[in-house]
Amino acid sequence: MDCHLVNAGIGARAECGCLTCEARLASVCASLSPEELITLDAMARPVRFEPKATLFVQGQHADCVYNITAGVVRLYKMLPDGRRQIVGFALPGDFLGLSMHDSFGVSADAVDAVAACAFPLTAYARLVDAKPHLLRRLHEFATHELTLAQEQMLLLGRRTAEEKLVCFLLGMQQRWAKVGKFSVTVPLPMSRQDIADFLGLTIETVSRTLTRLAKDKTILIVPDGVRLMNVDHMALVAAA
Amino acid sequence: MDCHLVNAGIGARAECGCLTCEARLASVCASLSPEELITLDAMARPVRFEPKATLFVQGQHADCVYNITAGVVRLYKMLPDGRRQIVGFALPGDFLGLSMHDSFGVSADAVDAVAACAFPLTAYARLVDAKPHLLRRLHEFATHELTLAQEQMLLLGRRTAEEKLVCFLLGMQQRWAKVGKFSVTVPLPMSRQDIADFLGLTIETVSRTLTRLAKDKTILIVPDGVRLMNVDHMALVAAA
DNA sequence: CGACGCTTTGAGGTTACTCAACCAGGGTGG
DNA sequence: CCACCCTGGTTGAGTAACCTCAAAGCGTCG
Repeated sequence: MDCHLVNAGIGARAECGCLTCEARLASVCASLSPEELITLDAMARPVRFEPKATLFVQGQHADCVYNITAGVVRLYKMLPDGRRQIVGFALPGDFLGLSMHDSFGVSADAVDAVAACAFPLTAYARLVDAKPHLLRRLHEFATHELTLAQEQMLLLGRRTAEEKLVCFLLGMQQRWAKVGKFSVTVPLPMSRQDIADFLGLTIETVSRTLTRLAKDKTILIVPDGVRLMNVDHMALVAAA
Repeated sequence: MDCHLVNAGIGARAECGCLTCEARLASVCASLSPEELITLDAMARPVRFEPKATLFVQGQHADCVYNITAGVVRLYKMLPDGRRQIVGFALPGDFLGLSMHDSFGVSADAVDAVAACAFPLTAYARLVDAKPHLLRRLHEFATHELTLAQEQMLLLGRRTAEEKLVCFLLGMQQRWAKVGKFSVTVPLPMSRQDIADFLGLTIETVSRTLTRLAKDKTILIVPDGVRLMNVDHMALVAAA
């Protein structure tokens, strides 16, 4: 449950100086002044997670909020019979713990090696109360998340398997671009099963659809990613 | 586009005195003091919409935010080829225009006769800047919306048609309860097509599944609604 | 080398979709 | 008053997209 405490490497402290944080500009912290960053830095606890390590589980009491600084996190909900829906992948700069209730609404675990800043909820709440512009920024993030969620609902409810995959790949490319990692080769650190559970498909359908897209020369499948060979055609499919 | 201006009845003013607003306690306005309510009242413009009238469309410049005081609104996204996904139904007390960008992220139109308070965006933004606790309340609403959206993603991606309907009916019952309208007979002012577009199904599947539930004596279909005859069984299906 | 985890491929089945007809209620107009 | 239509809902038959089950590749690691 609190394995993140165990995972918190002592030596990680230096890397997470808020002033030099790579993820800062893409995160909520971008709204803070240098002196505010110093107070933030004092309460930030750098944590690291191994691939597949649990950050938190749904229903768990929320004692911390997290700011991802490196790696990818999957956020998901589960049904008692094992069906899983991934509601989002968190990338560097993303903020976890928005729900503001005293317990997490989703579960989260690391897809690959993840680094994050953990803020104790009490100190964090005090800071938010004192800094309206931070709250404002947080609210902007929340509404952005909501917009993404609505887009995902459209995808889950009304799109075909091929459209789902194409939208997913283009979406991931855009999201990597936002954290300064634009490339025609989209990194996909998550498994096929993760992709399936994000798109409301089975692993077999994901695999088949990707190979079909590869046969069409729309994409090229590479280790841990996909190279987009025909972005125009993909954009057309995504728009339709 | 701005038909809401046309629809704004002159006589509606009296009904929307913020101090006597029926929807207030369930809305963002619950966080305001009496004197703040008076300043709010001064900037609120009461508007009414006929069934099927448009409140706003996706991409339109957002000049107002809305607080629903009566009736039901559907919020949806469309694909160019006509496929529609309803991302939510707004009930009295719900707040529309959270997105905070200068344009709406979804379209909205009235399901039945709707009354709302419209706040000009500029005055509204000023008020939010001046009242951090209002922003806080707004943020709580946004995160609550996000939680609902994530639950809906689970439903859209991983549930069967029957589960979708059962969850929908139980969810509507709960939501009506929150605005003080709890009843074992759930009002469904929206059409079967609306329900289908909300649950990621076709109208035929919705109709068939509802009649099957009625044959099972799980529900009883009544005009403009459904009576829940076996809530325990429904809760079991929804949990599974 | 063999075991394991993950992915891909194949064959067959099922759920939900498509297309089409039918039904019921509520106007409307002859 | 009743035929007519129009909208929204239900029902039926056939289909297709996607799922399920099963087996075979294919790197990685002990």
